[in-house]
Amino acid sequence: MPSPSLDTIANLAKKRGFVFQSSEIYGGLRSAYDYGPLGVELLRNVEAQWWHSMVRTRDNIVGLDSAILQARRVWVASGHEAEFTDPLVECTSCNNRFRTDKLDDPDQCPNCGKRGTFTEPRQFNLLFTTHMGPVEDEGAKVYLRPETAQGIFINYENVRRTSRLKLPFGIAQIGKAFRNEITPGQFVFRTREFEQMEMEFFCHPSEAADWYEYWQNERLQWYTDLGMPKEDLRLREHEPDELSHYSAGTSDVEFRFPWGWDELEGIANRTDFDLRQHTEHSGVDLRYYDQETDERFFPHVIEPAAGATRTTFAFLIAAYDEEEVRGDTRTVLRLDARLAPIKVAVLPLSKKDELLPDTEAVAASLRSRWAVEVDVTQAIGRRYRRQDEIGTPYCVTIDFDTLEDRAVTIRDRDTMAQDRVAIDQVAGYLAERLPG
RNA sequence: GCGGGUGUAGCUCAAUGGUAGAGCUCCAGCCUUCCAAGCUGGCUAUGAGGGUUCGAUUCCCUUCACCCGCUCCA
Repeated sequence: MPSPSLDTIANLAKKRGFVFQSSEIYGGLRSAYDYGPLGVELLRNVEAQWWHSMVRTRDNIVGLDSAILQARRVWVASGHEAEFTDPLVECTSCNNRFRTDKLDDPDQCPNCGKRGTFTEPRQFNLLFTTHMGPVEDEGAKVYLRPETAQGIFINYENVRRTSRLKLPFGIAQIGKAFRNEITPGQFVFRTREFEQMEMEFFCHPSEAADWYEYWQNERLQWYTDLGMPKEDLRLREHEPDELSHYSAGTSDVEFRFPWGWDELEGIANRTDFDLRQHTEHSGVDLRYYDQETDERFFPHVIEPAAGATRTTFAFLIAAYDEEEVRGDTRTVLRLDARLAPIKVAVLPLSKKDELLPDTEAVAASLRSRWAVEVDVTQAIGRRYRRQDEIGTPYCVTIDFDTLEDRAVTIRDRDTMAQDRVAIDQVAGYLAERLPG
């Protein structure tokens, strides 16, 4: 199955209520998207799987949910206030844009070679600015966090002390981050408000290289375990000149998007940069004391940082499939059942009143365990296709025989095969097949 | 932000300086109906604001959004 086009996925997402343009009734707001009923289920499921894999199933990683608003000095210490502001000039001849500090000759355009065509340098500040309190003066200025990571570093000592964890250990966080990207785009891929899933893994400096290796493999496997095809994923090591200001090595997990390979997650070796910076700026000693070796040192940090929203988007693309069925095209999202927004649809064969009590009863009995949808309108075949299109793994159909034999038909999304199952066996049948 | 392109029902596409149409979708009804069947009926649109004009969806201006490039990252 070749990768579907960006339009195909974006249209499905809008049509079925996964993603809407933000502020649509007012003409829309650039680069902001709202997640509809199915989209929020899918996004939450992706995040739940990440949390399960990173926190719940490990004894040395704990969670955190830090504030979006943090002291401005956090961003001075982290380097963001300095590094996230680029002076840019534009060539008025060829319309290309350049960082002033990276030009060989500040008067010559490296693209078209012309001289004297640059605009005045302009500051591009990627940090979102707002004000704390009702008076908007400089002293009240704060930033919306551009990454969740710093919330972890500034709580490092709080978490270490209260959780009594010893190295190596990690702190994980899922949450919103904000960046005034110069160019947002590709639907929800690059937005100015986005959701991150980050984990900072603290270890002894001598073990950093091994853990860097370890997390690259762990993270790559997480995607394939959830059904993303291996051939659409790869690890790409950054060149030295593309490393962030904090990184001694970064490897990206990339996915084959409709427009080409692009980043889902960066696994970075942040060394002791952050803890050292915060120690210097705050005056609080964030070194780790190892009683066994009587050693005091700054732990090194390996950071797998994933974009939750773009990862959700990637799962949607990877799951998309079309197949010919009796001269008609069946669109089906082959999502892993753990990610599917709706797990079970309960469908009466017809809208006739006599089928509705059993429909409601079966749906009610399943609802406490799974996301269940009931659909009574239009032909049964059409309703199966609707469920296929949103990735529902199973459809339970109540027909006229049900009234006599107290059994229903359960239909599988991927094979379209059907099983006849007694009503009191339905929950057990589904429990065997719906993991997590 | 700069350059280029595009904005008509939920979707795809018509038409017009003078009553905006269709197909699909959706909703309701008929049909004891297992993979988008059929029949009947129904809802819904000129992105927003201003200007020219007797009259603007059409012409002009502004704005907003989207697409392609430049650039940045999760």
